[in-house]
Amino acid sequence: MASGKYAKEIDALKDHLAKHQLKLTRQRELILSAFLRQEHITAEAMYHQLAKTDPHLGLATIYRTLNLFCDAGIAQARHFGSQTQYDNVSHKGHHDHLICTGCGKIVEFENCEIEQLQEEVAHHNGFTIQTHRLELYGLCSRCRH
Amino acid sequence: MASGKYAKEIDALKDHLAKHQLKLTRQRELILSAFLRQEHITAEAMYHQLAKTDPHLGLATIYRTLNLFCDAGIAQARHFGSQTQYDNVSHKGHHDHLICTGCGKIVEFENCEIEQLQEEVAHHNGFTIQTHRLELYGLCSRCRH
DNA sequence: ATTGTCTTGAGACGGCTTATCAATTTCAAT
DNA sequence: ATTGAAATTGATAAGCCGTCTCAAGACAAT
Repeated sequence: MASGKYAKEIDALKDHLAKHQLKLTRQRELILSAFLRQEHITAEAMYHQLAKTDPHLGLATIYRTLNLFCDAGIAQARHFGSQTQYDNVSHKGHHDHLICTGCGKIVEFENCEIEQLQEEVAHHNGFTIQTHRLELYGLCSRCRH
Repeated sequence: MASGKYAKEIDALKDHLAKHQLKLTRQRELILSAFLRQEHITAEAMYHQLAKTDPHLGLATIYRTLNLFCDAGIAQARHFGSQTQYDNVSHKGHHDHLICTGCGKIVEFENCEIEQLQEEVAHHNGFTIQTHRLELYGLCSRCRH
């Protein structure tokens, strides 16, 4: 068992590697430790971030490794705009968004009842939720007048 | 004012066109009437569908026109996998999506309780909801095994 | 250290979407 | 109805994102 702040995720990766005859490499450790510091990140952003200290780390390796993390249950891919965001699954405190179509203001909120109902809907349809996205678009009090 | 089944959307388009010095063309009318019959569709799928009756309608025109519909508030783009789904907004608010991250299957659902809670959240923050987007990502019963 | 397997890096490749541009169409003003 | 400026179209080139290829290198078991 690994110890330290990210022990759980490091163990999850090692476990997945062992079960699939994959190897623990310098790059995989490096990318994992960088990834766990983020809430979510794109492959491109991580590429530039790591290029500062490891200029020869290939973009393909970043993609392969982030997809590996998805397989290992450490990350979750989400398509946003034209890019793919890799979400850190261990990060809690999920929040949704209220977006004003007038001034662009964004208010974050969290509602356990809605989350609970989402679970019910998913279960009713035989689904197991991994993540969700809820965005409410409308006018804030200032823009309504 | 247009009359008929899709009067509201046709007026929304004409209104948007008038406000932006854009023109009503044969292609835009054709694509709109085809689009309004769908709940959601990809540009590619619409291209093939319309090619049967209009073989010279270009794919670029489909993309341009569907994006125009998004600007006019008739459609909403949603990214899943490597493709973009264009949702018919006139069905939105009544149909949200359950999306299987394994096989891409999309199940539509509606839940009045969730909608009610959304209204409460919005009101609590001084917002008036115009539209919303709720997507639940997870594994369907088949992909979980 | 040797061996067999897995991984890497660099670039080629492929799918989806947008940009380009000459020809055509729309539409408001004659 | 005709005109003419401006917008639109279709065909295709170009661009972007992500994956695939493959020779060279790294890992782990012996």
